[in-house]
Amino acid sequence: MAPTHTAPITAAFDLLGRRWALRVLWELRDGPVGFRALQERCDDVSPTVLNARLAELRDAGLLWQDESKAHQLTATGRDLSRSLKPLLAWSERWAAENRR
Amino acid sequence: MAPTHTAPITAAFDLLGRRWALRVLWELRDGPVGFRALQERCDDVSPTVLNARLAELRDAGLLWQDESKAHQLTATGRDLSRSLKPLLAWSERWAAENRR
DNA sequence: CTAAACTGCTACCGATTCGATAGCGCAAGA
DNA sequence: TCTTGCGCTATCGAATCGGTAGCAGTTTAG
Repeated sequence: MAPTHTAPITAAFDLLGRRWALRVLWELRDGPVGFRALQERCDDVSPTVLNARLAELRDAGLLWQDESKAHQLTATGRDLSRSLKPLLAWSERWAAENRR
Repeated sequence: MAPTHTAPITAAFDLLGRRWALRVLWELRDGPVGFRALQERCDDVSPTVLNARLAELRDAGLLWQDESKAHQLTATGRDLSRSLKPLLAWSERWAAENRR
């Protein structure tokens, strides 16, 4: 039988496999951040791209804007950023390995 | 004090936040796969991009090619693909939530 | 032995995305 | 009022991506 829907994980990879997508989620993990502050945290990514990523992630239901325009994670977004934690541990092992 | 090195996680995000990078790692999780088969598994991604990603991931020490030219994960790569597992669980919750 | 079929991969090129910069409209503070 | 800071859009050249064609080498079928 042919699949009528793609596996969820491939949709996730498609969304997250864009420049700055993972980083944005990561930088929002500790609470709301304004546009310009977020831009700085993301190595001064251009506002064009940042805004594009924010819109996509918002459409995906991972984040939203409060009254003061600050960007922050939804429950689903927080859930995702939590499931990104093992990646942090891995990256540190990886870096340690590449230091020599 | 100014940081003399970027946090490892941002380097990881930079590497993995490129099209097909996460997907390639994912598709290799169960063992070696040849070039054309890998291409098919990745929704027929163009050979140009696939080869670029493979080279980058190879340079990063996440995968290698055996004598028969098949691509497969290194120990570090397998470690990474394991730390991606929570993402699978999350994506399923996410999909379930978006189904209505 | 020959030829078809398949493999990994490169070349090419138009389409899309990214990145850097400038600056607008608005709100708060001096 | 004048400045300062904010969120964000516009613009445009540069880099990346995506689709197609095809080459060189190996394997398979007859």
